[in-house]
Amino acid sequence: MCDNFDEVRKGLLRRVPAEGEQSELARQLAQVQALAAERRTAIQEAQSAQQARNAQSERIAKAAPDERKQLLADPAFQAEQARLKAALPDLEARQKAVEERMGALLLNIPNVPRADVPDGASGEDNQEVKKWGTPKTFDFPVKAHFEVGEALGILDFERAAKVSGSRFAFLRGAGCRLERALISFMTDHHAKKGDIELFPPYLVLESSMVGTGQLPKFAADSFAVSFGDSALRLIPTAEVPVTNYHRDEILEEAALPIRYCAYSACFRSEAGAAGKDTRGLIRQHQFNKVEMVRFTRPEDSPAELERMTTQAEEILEALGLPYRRVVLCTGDMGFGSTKTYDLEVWLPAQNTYREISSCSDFGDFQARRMDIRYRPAGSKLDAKGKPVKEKPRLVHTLNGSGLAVGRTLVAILENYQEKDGSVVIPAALRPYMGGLERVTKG
RNA sequence: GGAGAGAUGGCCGAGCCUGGUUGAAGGCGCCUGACUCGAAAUCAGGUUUACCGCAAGGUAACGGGGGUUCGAAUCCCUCUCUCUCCGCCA
Repeated sequence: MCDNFDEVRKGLLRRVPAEGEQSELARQLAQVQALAAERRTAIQEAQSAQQARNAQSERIAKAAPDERKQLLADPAFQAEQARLKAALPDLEARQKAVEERMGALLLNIPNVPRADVPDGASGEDNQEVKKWGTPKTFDFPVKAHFEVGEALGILDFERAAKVSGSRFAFLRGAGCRLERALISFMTDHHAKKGDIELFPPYLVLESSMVGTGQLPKFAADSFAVSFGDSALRLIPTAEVPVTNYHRDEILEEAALPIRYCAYSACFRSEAGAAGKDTRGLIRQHQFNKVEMVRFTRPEDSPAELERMTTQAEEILEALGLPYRRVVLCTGDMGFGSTKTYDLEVWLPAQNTYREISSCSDFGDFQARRMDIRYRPAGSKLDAKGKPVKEKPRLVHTLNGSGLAVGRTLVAILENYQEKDGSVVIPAALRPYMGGLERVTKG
């Protein structure tokens, strides 16, 4: 970042078109630059003091026993020792303080959008890049998924509210089976494509949340669970445990790209979304999701984003659900993302496309926070024929939903509803439903 | 939950009692070279990371944090994690 500060600033400021926010970000960036200079000075001063101390110790270490006694008794020597002893802790503390301040500041600065991401302030400015399928026309009034589901007795929101409060649901009977079928169908699809399946922990250390970028800035969006003196977080997505899987590791280049898929429940407090999507399964505190996570070489991540997004689209296509792909504008992108595609599925009752997957390339943003690198596999030789050892480089990380299971259930209930209130099960799911072709009341 | 034992480089493993050129013996693995038609074997050399510096070079790190000391892998405190036995549990 310090190497081409102006470029980074220019890119970052594309995220916040509004004047007020922009100056706030600009102010933070200026602060970082000042701290970087301060840090350099602090390091140099601390190091020269350490060097002096080491030189003193070395003199003693090398001295013969009787010389050693003399040296230790020497007033000049003692004075130098005393001086260093007084100065060193301060210098070291100062260096540490500057580095901590800088680190804390950097954790609150978002990632730089890629050049091919459109400018924009909000979701309004996202651009559709692809459309698949034709929304079905219905010769009867379409019902919302929660009406369909409640009528069939496969969704129960009332009892969920009694038991857990708002934004929870019970699935029941065939609804459970459908949910499980979707999870199996999706993970099988990814596994067939070569992804390694992981089943992650649902509770993670807060440091893991910092690694993927949910903390420290977005603490209100996730649930904290107190645990002894510390706290764990309920994962808002499998991205968190699965990306942190390789934290503090140096991977072999030959092993890249690494592709994982993981089913997990997800927990979100959605504190800022009160009043939105209050009915139905769209926005819940707990939902199921199958997630894809990738680790690539830096040069491979743009192509991997395309590949991963396509892999998610294949599921929608297999289920026969019309969707479109949009590229998010600078103002609508997530905090750590360099580029994000959303997949939006057609919901007849809302007469619109709604997000069902989000696929992002994080560049080295998360890798830097988690210290995930790879060692370039160079057996390159220098002029003398000696092998050149290349330094480890940060990987790029990507992740995407493949797909949000609850919203997929919503899409099926709405798109496959029949006049008599039953719901046809997409052919691709029937093998997972014991051959069941249709959900009917009863 | 109770009792005990541990955590050292890519891996195994010394060093800790008795603090001092120990970024760390030895082995394995890996890389380069020699020998070979080639390979194996053998021999020689190399093989952590981050930061500061144009460079020469320097600084830090032996699970994390703190302390003692002129000086800590080594002594003390504390936290985390792992293992063994007992209890409990899905």
